[in-house]
Amino acid sequence: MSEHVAEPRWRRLPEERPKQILDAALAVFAERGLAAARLEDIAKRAGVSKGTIYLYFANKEELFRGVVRDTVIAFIERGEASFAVERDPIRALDVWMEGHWRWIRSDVFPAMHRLANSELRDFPDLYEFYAVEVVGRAQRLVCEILERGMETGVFRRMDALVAARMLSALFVTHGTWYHQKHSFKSIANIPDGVLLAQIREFFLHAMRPDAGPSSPLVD
Amino acid sequence: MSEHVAEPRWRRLPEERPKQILDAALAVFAERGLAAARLEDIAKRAGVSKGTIYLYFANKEELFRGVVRDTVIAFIERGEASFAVERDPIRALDVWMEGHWRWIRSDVFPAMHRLANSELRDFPDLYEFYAVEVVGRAQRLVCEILERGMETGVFRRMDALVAARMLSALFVTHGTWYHQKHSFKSIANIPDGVLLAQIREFFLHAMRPDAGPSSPLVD
DNA sequence: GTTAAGTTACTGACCAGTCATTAACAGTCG
DNA sequence: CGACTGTTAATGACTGGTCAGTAACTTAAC
Repeated sequence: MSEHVAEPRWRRLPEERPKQILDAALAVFAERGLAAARLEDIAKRAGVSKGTIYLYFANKEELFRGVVRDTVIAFIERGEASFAVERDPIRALDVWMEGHWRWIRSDVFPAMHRLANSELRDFPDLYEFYAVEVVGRAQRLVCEILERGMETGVFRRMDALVAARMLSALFVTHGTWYHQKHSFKSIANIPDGVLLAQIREFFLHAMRPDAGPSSPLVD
Repeated sequence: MSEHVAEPRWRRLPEERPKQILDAALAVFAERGLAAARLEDIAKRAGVSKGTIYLYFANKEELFRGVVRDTVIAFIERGEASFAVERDPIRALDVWMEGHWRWIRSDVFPAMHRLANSELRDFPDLYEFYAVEVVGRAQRLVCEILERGMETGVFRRMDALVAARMLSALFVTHGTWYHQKHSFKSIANIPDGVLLAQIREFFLHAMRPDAGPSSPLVD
């Protein structure tokens, strides 16, 4: 009566392992941080044994590097495309904000941000990669949009890089607060959409042209 | 020829120990984080042995709580006084910004902020303490200044709490970037004063009244 | 039967927390 | 004043638990 050929106790899946492990590792790193993350836990979550991790990653640090690269690169490649075509600066900015807000609210952002602000300092190369490729790149993109808007007169003239930095700052901090609603009571009851709208409204106010001929949309 | 009564190998200083230990602990926690900080290192830095720490603090966690409370409370008590008297809203805001910028640039801020964003999540009570007593309190203060300014017409009318949150966001993010200049190249060459001036200018632009009778200072 | 994927039991390093011991200081008395 | 004593601050060797990394063994798959 016994099912004589039972399921094999495990399978060989060399193609899929790296991704399984990276996903599990991101989750555990996100929730515990680098130092406190146990390879046992990552292994369990990935559905493999600890030893298996070492078949694909030389050590914990390399695994961590893998996670960061994987996550960040995935994020970068996802963005950038959609709003580049949009010509109207304000609409382009809106598209960018929407996308960025989605990223900020994703559960990957707080993990990356937390890591960047604490443990990434022990990995100067990774940190610089993050600063240049994620933060810097986003700021340069916004910069271009803003410069277009200054040309057409919908934004006041100012150092576009500074403005981009300000916008970035508003997003980042609100993002971290958003993910800590339970402690930041002043944010807890505000619906997502409203929070984004507040940032948008504030930023556009700061960027609106000085009094003068009320600039109409161009084109 | 021997100096027969040499220095004693150690001294009894029960009054001074707690502060020595807290100072050393702050330094080590700041540089390594909670989990990675070794009590040995804290002891060495404080000039005592590991066992001594346990005479004054029940365990590592209590020591950590001590550091947070000590640091944060010291910060809170330092502020608040000076600009409360200043009646002119813009000048009051300037005073507040100066003070806050000094705090942001101090070497305690990045430590506290880093801890708050990573390890403090394991201490809900401490985290809430930080959110309410530091961030919340600062925002409420700014809020009052802004409301005064809206009354007198130097600021446009809007939800003052939202505006305070925006200002806070600008400061916090710029603060963390400031302390990571080496990676954020776009900030590296900007003198402190200019950075603060940029934030100030941007915020005041966002808050300036809508076009209309250009509001003169009142009183 | 061979190979490569995967497992598991182990080891060595690290470190929070303990405790038996030591030394500084105060007080007391000859 | 100097010896003697009690008290308690302070020390540091040690313990026990945790966990990254290893290596000898097992099993899937062809």
